[in-house]
Amino acid sequence: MITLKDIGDELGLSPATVSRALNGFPEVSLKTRERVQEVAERMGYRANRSAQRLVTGRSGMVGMIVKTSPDLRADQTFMEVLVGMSAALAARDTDLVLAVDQGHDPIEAYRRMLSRDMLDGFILNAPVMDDPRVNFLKAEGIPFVVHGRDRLDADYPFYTIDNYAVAAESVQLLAALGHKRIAYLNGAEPYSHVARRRAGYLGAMAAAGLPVIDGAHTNDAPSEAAGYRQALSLLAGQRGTPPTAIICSSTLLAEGVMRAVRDRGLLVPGDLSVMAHDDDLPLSRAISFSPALTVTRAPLRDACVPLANALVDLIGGGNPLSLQSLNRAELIVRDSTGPAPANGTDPWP
Amino acid sequence: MITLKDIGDELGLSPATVSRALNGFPEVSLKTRERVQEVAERMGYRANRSAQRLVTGRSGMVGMIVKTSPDLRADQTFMEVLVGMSAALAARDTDLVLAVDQGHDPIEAYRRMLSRDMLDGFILNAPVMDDPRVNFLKAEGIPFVVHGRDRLDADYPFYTIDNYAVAAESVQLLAALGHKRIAYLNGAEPYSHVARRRAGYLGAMAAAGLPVIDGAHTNDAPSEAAGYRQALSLLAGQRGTPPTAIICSSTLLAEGVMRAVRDRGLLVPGDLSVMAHDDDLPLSRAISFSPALTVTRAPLRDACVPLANALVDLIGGGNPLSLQSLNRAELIVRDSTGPAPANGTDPWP
DNA sequence: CTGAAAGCGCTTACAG
DNA sequence: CTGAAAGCGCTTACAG
Repeated sequence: MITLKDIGDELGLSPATVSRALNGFPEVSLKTRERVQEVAERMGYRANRSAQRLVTGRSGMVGMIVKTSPDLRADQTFMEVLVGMSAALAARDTDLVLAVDQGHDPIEAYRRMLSRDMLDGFILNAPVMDDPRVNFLKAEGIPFVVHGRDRLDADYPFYTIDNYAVAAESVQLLAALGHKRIAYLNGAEPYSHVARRRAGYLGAMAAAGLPVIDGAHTNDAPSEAAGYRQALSLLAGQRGTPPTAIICSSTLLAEGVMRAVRDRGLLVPGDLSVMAHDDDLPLSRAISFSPALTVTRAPLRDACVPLANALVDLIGGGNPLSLQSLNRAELIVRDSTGPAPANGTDPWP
Repeated sequence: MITLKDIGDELGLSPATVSRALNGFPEVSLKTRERVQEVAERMGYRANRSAQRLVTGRSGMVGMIVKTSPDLRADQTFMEVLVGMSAALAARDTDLVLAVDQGHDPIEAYRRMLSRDMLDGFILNAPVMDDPRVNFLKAEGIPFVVHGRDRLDADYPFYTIDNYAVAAESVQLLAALGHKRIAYLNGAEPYSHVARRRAGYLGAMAAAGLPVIDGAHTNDAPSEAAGYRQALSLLAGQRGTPPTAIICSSTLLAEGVMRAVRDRGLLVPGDLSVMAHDDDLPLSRAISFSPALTVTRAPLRDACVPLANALVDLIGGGNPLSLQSLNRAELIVRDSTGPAPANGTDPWP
């Protein structure tokens, strides 16, 4: 293994100067820096992280806790985030350590992990409203970042999309097409993004003077089957007059909705407009729907690099408030949304 | 943070003795060891891994490469292995570092990872026959263990089940029930476990004097949809006289087979016996099938601890051959298998 | 059985 | 702008 000393010997410099040159200290002369970089490159130098960590007093490791859930979609989203996160952290010389949450107490897993590993910080995902993990880590003074946002006045670094706008813009698009009966199939209630989308739906419906469709959310995890079941129930009029448009909080739900529509012999968008929020997961491609799905789109993987950087910066002493990121999802109009069916041609029995 | 010196000061011992006591060196007196352990416990001592790694010259990190695949089952099995592996390695003070394989050249990802991270070894999974990654790592002299076995004369540490026996015993069970037309729905061809199961199927069928059913494997990744499609094709007689029994290489395939059977108005096991190999993944529970599924069962997660230990032992200088583990799957007979339908009462049109 | 010493590779005040 | 020195916390020959 090549060390700073090896490079220094090659150039007649001390390890200290080589270290400073490689780490971009301003006091090193340009020509020295260039010579050092050239030799380091040529000799294939890679800093010994253990040594760096020992001297800086940081472990170079951050933790993330996997909630074991029998829900496939969770696995999909988790895989996506995991792989992206792990690459983004590697780019900042940081390792990602995983642990499993066995259920029950949500902060127990964090306690255990802290007492076992030396961790510089945590990444949280899928926060619920006023998340107890957030409260715990704040109280302990452990650095963390959140994928999502558990309260509107968050004072920690986060990366999230504007979930209120996601729902509200969907409603506005459909209302502009003349739809009056718009249903929203949401995810499981405790999650804060679900609550925000619900708020966005309610807000936009109220603003448009439209009636909220009861049961416009579900406590199931989003899945094709849940979408199918919910859509059948809506289309059968079990929750009042059937909607002319359904917004889904995920493309998985939309798949089920599409199947229900087909099974009832209806057409999209002629009889029913369907749209969804699209996390752009590899498995459920909105563009390959037939008809192609209108969506609000925000690739989940986009969160990884910003989150990794925010956490490493926070650990390095960055200001939490300047590491917050609230993003807008794209609105992509495709073929699954259209004008509301004319009054009086109600296709439902 | 508590250090060896802190403990030593407390007891009037040198850090060296404390280190030896904690690490189980035989020359430390029993009473000293006990006092040290008691104080270390009380003070909440945790060794600084960076320091340990620096002095031992090991990074304490092992690598694993995720093949990105649009296939859900891969995600499921991967999640299962990942989470288990990560816990099992943690118990040996080792971190798991992930990287993503972008496709094309299978060893490129390993090259990149080796040049970027300082890794003590690798865990490989899902080997293909004569796997190029195995050849590469052997040539480079990098320690690795394999979940599975890419060749019968493997000289590296591995953990695998006897996949030949998995298939052969399934055939034997069904043959003993009088079945003569037994089909095998296998996974994608390149994988070595698939090839071994195919060999087991062929061997047992030949031994029983039964005709192999053509197309008894599929190149698709195992999925409910693939099982459905394959079963329909078999039951429709598109591959000769329909089978009276179908063995599936995964419970996912079996789900599809069951659906196909229902759609054709047939009964399990009256008209068709169905069995599968069961990795015991959380999502596809053989016991909840209706009727409950007869399986060969070998929980995927059982591999994690042995594999983690084998790798850490190998890195520590263990003998590869003594770290190999070939295991037998359980045979669990439930309600989806029964006597072959009597001749002449062929239920198929 | 225990201790003093050296050293792993790096960073960073402190001098110059 | 550069170097010599100290030190991060641990392990392990080497002495006793």
